[in-house]
Amino acid sequence: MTPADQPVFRQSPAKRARRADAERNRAAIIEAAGAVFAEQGGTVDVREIARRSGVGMGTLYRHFPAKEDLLATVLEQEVASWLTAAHQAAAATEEPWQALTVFFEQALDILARNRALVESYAAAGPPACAPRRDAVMDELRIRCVNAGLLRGGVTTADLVLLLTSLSQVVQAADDGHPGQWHRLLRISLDGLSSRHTEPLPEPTLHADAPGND
Amino acid sequence: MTPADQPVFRQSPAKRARRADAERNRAAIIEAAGAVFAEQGGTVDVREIARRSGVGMGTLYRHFPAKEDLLATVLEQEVASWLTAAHQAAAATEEPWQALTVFFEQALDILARNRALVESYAAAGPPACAPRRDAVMDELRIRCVNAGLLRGGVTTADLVLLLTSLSQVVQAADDGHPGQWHRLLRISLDGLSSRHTEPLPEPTLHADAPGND
Amino acid sequence: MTPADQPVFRQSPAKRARRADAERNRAAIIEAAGAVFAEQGGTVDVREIARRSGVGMGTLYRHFPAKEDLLATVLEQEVASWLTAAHQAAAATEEPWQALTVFFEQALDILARNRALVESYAAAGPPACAPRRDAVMDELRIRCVNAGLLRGGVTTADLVLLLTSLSQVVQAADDGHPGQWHRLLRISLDGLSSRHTEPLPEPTLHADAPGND
Amino acid sequence: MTPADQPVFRQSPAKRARRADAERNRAAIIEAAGAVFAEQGGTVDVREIARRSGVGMGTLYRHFPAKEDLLATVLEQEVASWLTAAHQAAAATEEPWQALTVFFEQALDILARNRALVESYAAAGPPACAPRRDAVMDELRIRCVNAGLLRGGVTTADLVLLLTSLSQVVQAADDGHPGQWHRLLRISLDGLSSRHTEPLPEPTLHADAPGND
DNA sequence: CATGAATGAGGGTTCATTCAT
DNA sequence: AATGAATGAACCCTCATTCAT
Repeated sequence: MTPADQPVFRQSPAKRARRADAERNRAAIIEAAGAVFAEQGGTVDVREIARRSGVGMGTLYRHFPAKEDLLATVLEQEVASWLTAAHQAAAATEEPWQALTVFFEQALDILARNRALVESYAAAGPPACAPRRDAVMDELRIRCVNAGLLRGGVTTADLVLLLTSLSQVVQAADDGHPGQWHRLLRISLDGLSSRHTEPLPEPTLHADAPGND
Repeated sequence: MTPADQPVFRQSPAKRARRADAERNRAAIIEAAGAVFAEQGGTVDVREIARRSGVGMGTLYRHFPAKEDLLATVLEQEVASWLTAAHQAAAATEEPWQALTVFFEQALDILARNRALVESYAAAGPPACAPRRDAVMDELRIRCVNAGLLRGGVTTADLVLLLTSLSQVVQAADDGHPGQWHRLLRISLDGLSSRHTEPLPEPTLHADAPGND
Repeated sequence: MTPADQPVFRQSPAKRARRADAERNRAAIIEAAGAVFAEQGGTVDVREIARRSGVGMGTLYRHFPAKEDLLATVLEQEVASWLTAAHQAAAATEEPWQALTVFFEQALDILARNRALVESYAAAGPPACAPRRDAVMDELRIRCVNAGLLRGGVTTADLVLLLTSLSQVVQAADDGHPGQWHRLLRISLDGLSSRHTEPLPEPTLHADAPGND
Repeated sequence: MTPADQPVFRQSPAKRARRADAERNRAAIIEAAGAVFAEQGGTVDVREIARRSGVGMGTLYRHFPAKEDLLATVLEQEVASWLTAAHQAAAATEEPWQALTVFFEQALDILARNRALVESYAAAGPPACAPRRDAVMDELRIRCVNAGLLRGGVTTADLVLLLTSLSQVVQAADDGHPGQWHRLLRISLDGLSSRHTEPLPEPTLHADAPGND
């Protein structure tokens, strides 16, 4: 009760109190928006998000000046937290190929439950996250290359494209065929193994004819 | 004024003229809708389609009671014509594996130019076409199996899922990296080759797609 | 009942029927908007106009893609009809000075009952109408000059500014003092008479000090 | 911590500090609001004022329960300070007619730089100031009347209306024709001169403004 | 008392669908 | 049967005002 025990932070309590509440609201909005976007995609009515967050429209727009800002924030946060987990999982896995496999499994597991995230991949994903994602995937690739496990000529861009490709399939396939994408993932990853020595088509010369043997 | 010039079918000429006109309108609508949906996806304003078809909104809605009906019709027609071409190409290609490759190349080439078609794949495709598509793909699969080229345990559902997966990537990647999907296709198909003998993950229950015994 | 009596206009009736209805709606919108804008100014809710026109929002926006377009159309139409009447009145009045007086009386009478119109004068008026208005006023000015009634150096721009100036006062003053602006108009017009021979301040050199005698 | 330095009033120091703070806040709000209203008119967002004053919304609304109260206060204060200056200038000017001219020049100069002030004139001005303003203008009028310079029958209400009228024109005309209003002022004042002996139109009943016997 | 976050009733605008002609 | 104008429920966003801290 005496002011003696807060000798250092004089104005902090008030400021922090407000901040805390606002931050709680902001978090609630992000969480609700995350759920709603995941369920219904990026086209949902903003009111639905406000309702689920338990805040008014004004609060929502105070934190995110436009719907798109909210969507971007949510996506970036989700991607960031995914990448953190992915990085840890990769570090914890000795075997390079298994690390790569786990990475894809984990990513697709998340994507399978998030419509907005998948939608964002169709539009090349939230740009801010791409570098970090590419870094994580690059590391996984290098490890496989160094272990002689990865097919020659496979770039990180190829891996990203594979992820994009698979991301779009986890939801469609989950209607009635849950988990079928695991098979497709296995097939694709096998196609990446060093068992295949044939060169891949050049990325720059988009040849319509398939042959390059 | 007298109906003297149509002695046999009294109301037929009018009806027939109507029919012909209606059919021409229907075709115009489908063609315009096809172009518009391909360019802009399934969310375009219906007015745009009416404008490009040269018909009024009423006519459009007489032929297709809802936007979605029009979309479904257009997609089914496009898929049908694709499958016809695909079937012919497959019949004309001796080598089973190349037939499979050509099939995918051709399909993705079409999908790369058609936003609505790609969107439809995210929603499991126009249902009415699935059986025929599955039949065509099943035949390709069987040929590869019989030639000992296809990995054991690969189902037609797997191939469909692969197509779905790749379909989503042909447009996204075409920004800046046109044709990069050719590499991914090659990788995936290689993953399907009989070089790989490891069993694929179980489809986890109820598979509706054609079998693979 | 026989088609003999419409040998010439075959497709016209249908087309014209629709047009007529749409035109009636358009007119209803403009009229309602005119009334509402006049009463409440340019900030009224578009819904209020739709309600008073008896049309839906869509109809309103079909005819006027944006609220501002509607406002501009209404104002231009009102100004145009005013100028037509003003031109006729001017032509019908022999005496140049009385013609000028009548012009101002008429104009201010209209402005006194129209908030939006007055508002538009604060923003230099609907641009499209200015030339015609200036032409009408220029003619009035010339007549007075030729008759030796107008003070030397008075430009049309001065007259326009006078109109603008008085326009803003007809409503404010009408609360409790209806018609008081007639006195001010008389005073201002008297200041324009050739009885005054002192030169007016130069328009380009905006001198803050008043003296130029 | 001890209230030793204010031995007489025990709770005063806090209260007085509060009061001083509150007064400083109030002044800051009024100043910021004055600037903002002058620049952007009365429709500005209240947040803008809070921001420029450096106070929170709550403080602003504590001092002024509604936006309109703030606007009224600001306007009244500005008008009051203007009237003080105007009164001094009038007293310092020997010549009655020049005093009147200077009054208008000064007033319009102020109005030219203050959107909200001009807007308020369209709505008959901040009511609380009218009496004092009328008094100042009445005195100017009387001086001119006594010197035989003013046209017969000109009331203070006429002068007020002239000011109102001109106020609306100083901004509109300043786009491209800065200072053009000086010409209009000259014309109007000339119309007020005793050179004109024709009677003005009757005020049509109930005049609230100071008389002109 | 100050703060500034929260509120929510509108405001302008769009577009799938219906309906009078 | 064709036309395209009409409908109106939503949608995204703003801002004067209130209220918890």
